[in-house]
Amino acid sequence: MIDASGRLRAARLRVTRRRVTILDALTALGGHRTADEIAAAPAAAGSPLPRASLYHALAAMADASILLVADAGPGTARFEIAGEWHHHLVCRSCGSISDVPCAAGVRPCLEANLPGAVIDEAQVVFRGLCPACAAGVAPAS
Amino acid sequence: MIDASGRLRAARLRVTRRRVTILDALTALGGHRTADEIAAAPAAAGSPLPRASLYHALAAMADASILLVADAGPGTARFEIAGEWHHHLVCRSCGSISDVPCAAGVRPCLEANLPGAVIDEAQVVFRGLCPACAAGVAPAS
DNA sequence: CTCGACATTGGACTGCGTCCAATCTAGAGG
DNA sequence: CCTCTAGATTGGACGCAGTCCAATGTCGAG
Repeated sequence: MIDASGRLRAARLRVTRRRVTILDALTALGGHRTADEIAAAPAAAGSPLPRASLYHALAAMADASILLVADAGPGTARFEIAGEWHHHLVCRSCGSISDVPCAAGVRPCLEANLPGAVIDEAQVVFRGLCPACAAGVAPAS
Repeated sequence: MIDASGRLRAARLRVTRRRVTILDALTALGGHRTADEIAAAPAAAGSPLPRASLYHALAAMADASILLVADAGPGTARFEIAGEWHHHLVCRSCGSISDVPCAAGVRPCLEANLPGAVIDEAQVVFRGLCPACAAGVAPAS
């Protein structure tokens, strides 16, 4: 995987310090992260990341498909580095989000039988119990 | 379809005025609605519905599977009457949400190949252009 | 180096959803 | 029909995600 500035350049986005910071932070964290989690690292390192900048940059990068928004039900938005296409399992017990490999591996992996619609992405949200909660007997007590 | 109190009784929930009001409002509106949209009708009719009650009742009914939460990306939660299982198409241009019939028609309609996980629901979020936007040429300009 | 287009920033604001403890009520049992 | 209790409702306020705007800073092309 090429580095942050390379990815930005490839997407024809201007390479700015903020965007590199955000991409690096998200890459380091891995997985699907909330805006706050992404902002935490730079903040701890002494250069707090203004909300407006964060959201603006995230939107621009999501727009360019460098990032994508993980569907996991309503609530806080979660971002992840665009990579292997996959889906998510939201645990009803612990609330954790696990990645679920996609059989097809390409977008869109499913077609909607809606005449006239143009689908470019199909993301599946699985709900149930994650392996850990399914194994450990009583979930919540 | 049986009426609100019947549905509540069938789910072994206590039949209270609030819940009936909410179910009726959502049934009348149809589709996937935000909490505000659900509260609007009773409010206009002179009996405003307190936020806390609304959310509490919605949570209880969603828990009992009388209602379900429609996945349509992060943001405001949308509720709908549990009925025929289906998915959603979120239009990238106009933001509208359309129902997409589910081939299987039963939950869960897809399996996740995640060893050990217990899936009870698989909801697909399609993204792209709704028929209207796909037809009307330029989406946003 | 210069310049224009575009990105960043601060600060405040909107609005969803949650929390808590007091009060009320559905519905079972007598 | 009356009583009783678990569970539902309520009000009010809080926390937090995400947005907006206009001024300023910076990338990168020429």
